Amino acid sequence: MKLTRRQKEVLDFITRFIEDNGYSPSMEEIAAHFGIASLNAIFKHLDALETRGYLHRDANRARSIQLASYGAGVEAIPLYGYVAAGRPIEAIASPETMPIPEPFLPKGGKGYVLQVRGDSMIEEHIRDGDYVVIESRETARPGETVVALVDNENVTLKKFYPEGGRVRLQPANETLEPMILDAGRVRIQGVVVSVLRRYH
Amino acid sequence: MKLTRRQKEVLDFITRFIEDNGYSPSMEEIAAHFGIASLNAIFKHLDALETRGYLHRDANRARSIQLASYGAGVEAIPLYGYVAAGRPIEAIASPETMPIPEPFLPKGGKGYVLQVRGDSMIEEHIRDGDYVVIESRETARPGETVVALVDNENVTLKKFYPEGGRVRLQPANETLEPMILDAGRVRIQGVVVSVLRRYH
DNA sequence: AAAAATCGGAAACATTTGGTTGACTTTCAC
DNA sequence: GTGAAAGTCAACCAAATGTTTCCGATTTTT
Repeated sequence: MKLTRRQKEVLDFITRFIEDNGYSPSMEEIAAHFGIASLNAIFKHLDALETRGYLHRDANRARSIQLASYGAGVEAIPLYGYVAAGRPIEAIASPETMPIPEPFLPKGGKGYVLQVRGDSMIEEHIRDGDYVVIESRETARPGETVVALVDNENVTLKKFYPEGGRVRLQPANETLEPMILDAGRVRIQGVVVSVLRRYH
Repeated sequence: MKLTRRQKEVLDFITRFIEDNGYSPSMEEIAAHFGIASLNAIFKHLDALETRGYLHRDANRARSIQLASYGAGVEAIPLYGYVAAGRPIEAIASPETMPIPEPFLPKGGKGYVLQVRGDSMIEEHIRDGDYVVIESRETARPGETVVALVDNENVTLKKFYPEGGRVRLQPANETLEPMILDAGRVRIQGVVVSVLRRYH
């Protein structure tokens, strides 16, 4: 949050105003509230808040301020390292973090980031080198892409299908075979909630 | 890593201040809190903390300290709307913004976000509903995925191949035909630099 | 003990932020 | 259409804040 005191005050006022009234304040009302005689001062504050991503306006439209639905919400979550088919997570030397925008974060619970090695999920359009955001949890619905720990040894990224007392871990790649294991040998560590890819 | 006692005190103070107030302290406020008369001392502490990776600042910007563990490099860039094969960008009423982590931002120049409609880039592993970050520029290298404006009318997302005086705009989807056009009819608006996908 | 790093003070300087005034434009209800 | 309400914008100024330099004291390391 890199706002100045004044900018945060203005933002707070707008937030409260919209909550109370259901519509956004005019610039004059904002100015009046702060005892400022100048609309331009407010205008520039709104500009600043807009470029920083805290709100949106329609040009020339009266009372068109909307608070950013994404609230510039960002959280830094740990980047643990690589995950590949059939390999343990290679612990990374200095556990970095990566800032992730709110829309791509897990809705509930904690999360972390892994970088994908290999093309085992290629048919799910997850590529070698992609970053996947994982929601930490121990259960998954059939068909979800999970980080699974097998025999307390190997961590893999696969699609999850329970089959009676067994579990099928299915790569999304024709050329790779599914693993079918007793449920007791598989522990789910998390579920993929989003994918981020950088070209070049 | 190896912070001095003082540096840790300063860092702790900043952390608490941001938690309490929602914005970062000015150097004067930090100095006042420690009973120090020198802004330079604070400045150097901040320098030290920054080079050691505990925080980030924008040069010359008031109250621009951000703790590293928070959203380090994140910028809110406009979310213009949808792009599909052969359709103009549907101008969105009030352009929202979406915060994007620095590693996924264009390295040079401005950027914006579009949401992909349709499966025309599916073989590039860009799916219906994915968000693509676009670097605004007017040239592209062969094979890059570009946002192209055809005849000043239609905007499409395609792979770009110049062929003499012509341009081939190639969907990454077997079932779709490439467009081959005189270079004069095609204007490149930007190049895809990253892809973000949210499941569910 | 010497050298290097760190810490603190004071002042000058540069940039950004916050504010004023006033003219202009757009939107919208009548 | 017309006019009021609301938003846009330029020029200009003041205040707040961040940057830098010069200097000396203190602490840590070698």
